[in-house]
This record gives sequence, structure tokens and C-alpha cells, in this order.
Amino acid sequence: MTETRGERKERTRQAILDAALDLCEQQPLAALSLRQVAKEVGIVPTAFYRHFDSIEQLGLALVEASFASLRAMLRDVRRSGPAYRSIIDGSVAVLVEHVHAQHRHFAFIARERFAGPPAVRLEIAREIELFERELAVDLAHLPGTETWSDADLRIVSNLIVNAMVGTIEAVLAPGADAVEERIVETAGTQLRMLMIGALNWKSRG
Amino acid sequence: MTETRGERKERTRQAILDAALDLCEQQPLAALSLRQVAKEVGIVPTAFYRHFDSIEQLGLALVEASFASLRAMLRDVRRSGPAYRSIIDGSVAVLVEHVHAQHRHFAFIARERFAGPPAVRLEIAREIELFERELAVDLAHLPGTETWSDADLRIVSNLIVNAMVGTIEAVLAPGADAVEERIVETAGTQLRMLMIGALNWKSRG
DNA sequence: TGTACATCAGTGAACGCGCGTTCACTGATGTAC
DNA sequence: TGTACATCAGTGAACGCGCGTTCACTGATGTAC
Repeated sequence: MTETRGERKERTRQAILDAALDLCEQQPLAALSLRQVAKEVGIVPTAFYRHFDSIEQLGLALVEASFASLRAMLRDVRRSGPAYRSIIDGSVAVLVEHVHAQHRHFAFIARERFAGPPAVRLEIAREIELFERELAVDLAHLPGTETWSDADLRIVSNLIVNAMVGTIEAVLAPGADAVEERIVETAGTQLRMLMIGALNWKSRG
Repeated sequence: MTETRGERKERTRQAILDAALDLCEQQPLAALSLRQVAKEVGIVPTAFYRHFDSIEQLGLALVEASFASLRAMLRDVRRSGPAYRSIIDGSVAVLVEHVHAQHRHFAFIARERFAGPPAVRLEIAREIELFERELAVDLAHLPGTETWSDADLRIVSNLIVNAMVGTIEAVLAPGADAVEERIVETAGTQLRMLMIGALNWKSRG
């Protein structure tokens, strides 16, 4: 025996997640049918129930997988510090690279963030807030932010996350390959402006 | 006769748009069926075809209606100048007020921007870009921006639009009513930081 | 004003299809002894 | 190691339902004369 029953089950589960991610490139989760997924995986529709109770539960598993991607990216960003002339350029480069490598995950989150079933939307909101909190902690370690309150840190984090979301969306947009250099440059400039503004704004108060 | 045939047809058309907007609060456009819409309006499914070729065409009409809302808001923002202590506070107040008054339109755009059929997504992207261009023209009239290039103006516009989108999403989020004061304050602070950053960044170059 | 005809928004029956879910099943894998 | 039984991922038939779309239609509104 080369594969236990448990291993084989896990392999099918992954195949379902993978097929769903592919099918979601063309349509939102709410328009995805259990039969489409089963057909793509090569199992009979009823076998789907051995792995998930419903398409919505599948969606929650995809959110988890997608944010696991994003956390892996964050580890890379934190590790990249010395490789670029600034933290900002390094972060933008890693971000764009990951969006390409894991574009299905990022596209899924962008899509389901507002179009998904309530439980999926809630889970995405929770993960983004978690992400924002972590970013606030990172910011607190930068020079010049010592006097900022927790609220200030959160406001700046939120602004950075919104700018990042905009960059991700720009990279994912059809035809973005041709203008990617400009997107990267714009993202870098925006983050720099933003930090300058935040530092000057606070130093006045 | 109190109503011409044309008037009655237009009234049904509006009823279809209205019903679709209501139904889209619970699901993305791609999951909306022609029969659901017809039932909600109180017509027979086949009568739908007298007004639209497909659900996708209905979607394009909804995009148009939603951005008409947004342009009405813009006119209000431009008119509000003197009523508040700053352009920023006035703009944020008008924005939040309009998001409440036209929440179905804003929710529709947020949802379909990434989850919609290709033609709908493209049209939304086109409208947002148009909006960004107009904002760039407005920015060029503010003091301190005389030396900015067109590219600079677009970068700052894009940053502002992304922050606005974040604010709109925050206002639309479930349970946002309880924290709306904080959302408004955050939005104002973010826009101020952003303008300070943009002005300082450019004055260095 | 009255008549004869055209237009066309909305009707209602019918179609074939994919859907989620039920159920009893098969047969390979796993376990107890 | 061998046997008898349990587990359970995946099968396949069947169901009732809502779907988009076709078609011929109705009857009120509109128009030409």
C-alpha cells in the first residue's frame, strides 16, 4: 500500500479546493455549483459531502487557505528588509511577486470580500483586521512612531492596507502586465507619501 | 388615458432595476435569475425580454444608475465647501450621507466591481478611472499643487479614491452604525495625513 | 368623431437541462483476534 | 500470518425544482384616414 485511506481522502479534499479556486476565476462562489466542482475533480456529486457540508463550508476553507498564503507573504516581507534600498521598495516587490504566484487566492479574496455568503465575508473581515493589527505592531517599531497612540497606529495601518488593496487590485486587473512597472512605482510613491504625511501630521499634535 | 404606453414601459423598466437592486443585497448579480426578478416585479418571466436582453445587460444599466448617484454626490461635495470648517470634513460628511441614502447603489458597485461579469467589471473600472481624473482636476485647483505633474496628480487621486473606497466599505459593513462617528473621524484624519504627505513629498523633489 | 388597422407590453404553456439532496450500494482499506 | 468483521470514500439511480428560452397569443394603446 503506497497511500493510506486518510492520505487519499486528504488528496481528494485538496483537489476539491483546487478545482473550486479554478472555477471561481470565472464566477463568484455563490454561483458555483456542487456538481460543477465534482465534475472538475472527477468524482460523483454525492462524494462531495464526504468532505464538506456545503459550498459555503468549502468557501470558508478557501478563505483559510488564501490567508495562509498572505501570512506566508508577510513572513517574506519581514525577512526581505536588507535586500532592497528601503523597506517600502522591498515590501512592494514581495507583495507583487506573491500576487502573481498566488493570484487565485488574492482574486478569490477580492471577489468574495463583498460578494461572498455572510459567513465568508465575516471571516475575511476578521482576517483583514488581524492583519491590520499586526501591521500596527510593525509600525510601532519604526523610528519616529514612538509617541503614536494605538488609535493613530490603527488609522495609519488602515490607510496602508487600503493602499495595498488598491495595488493588489491593479496588479490583478486584466492587461496589468503591460503597466506593472508603473503600478510598482506608484505603489512605492504612495506608501512614501503616506508615511511622510503620517509622521508630519503626528509631529504637529 | 392617464399614462402613455411609453410611460408605462419606462415604469416597468424602473421597477425591474429597483427589484434587481433589492435582490442583489443578498447575492451577487451572477447568482440572480431572470425569474426571481420577474417574480419580484410582478410580471411573467418572458416579459423581462421586452426591457433587457439578459441579466448582464440589466447589470450594465445598474452600473449606470449607480454612478449617476455618485456623480450627484460629487456635485454636492463641490457645493458644500463653505458649510464646514474644511473641505475635507465637508466632503466626508457628504460622502457618508450619500452612502446611507444610496446604500444599495454603493453596495452594488462594491460587490460587482470584482464579482461581476466581465462587461460589468470593465464598465465599473472605466467609471472609477473617470472619477479619478475629475478628482485630479479638482486637486490641481488647490493651493500648493501648482508644480505637480499630471502623473503626481493621478497618484494622489488614486490614493484618495482608495481611502474613500475604504471609508465607504466601513460605512456599509454590518454593525457600522454603532461606530460611525469613529469611521468619520478616521476618514477625516486619513485624508488630512494624506494631503500633508503629498504636499511635503512633492516640495522635497 | 368614427373606423380599420398596426403596434407591442405582457401572457401562459411548454421544452430540455442542471441543480441539491436522498438513498441503498460497493469494494478497498483498516482492525481485532 | 490468516480470518472475520468494521469502516468509509466513492458510486449510481432517482426525486422534485427552478432555470433560460421558444412560441403563439391577447388586448389595450396608438395611428392613419
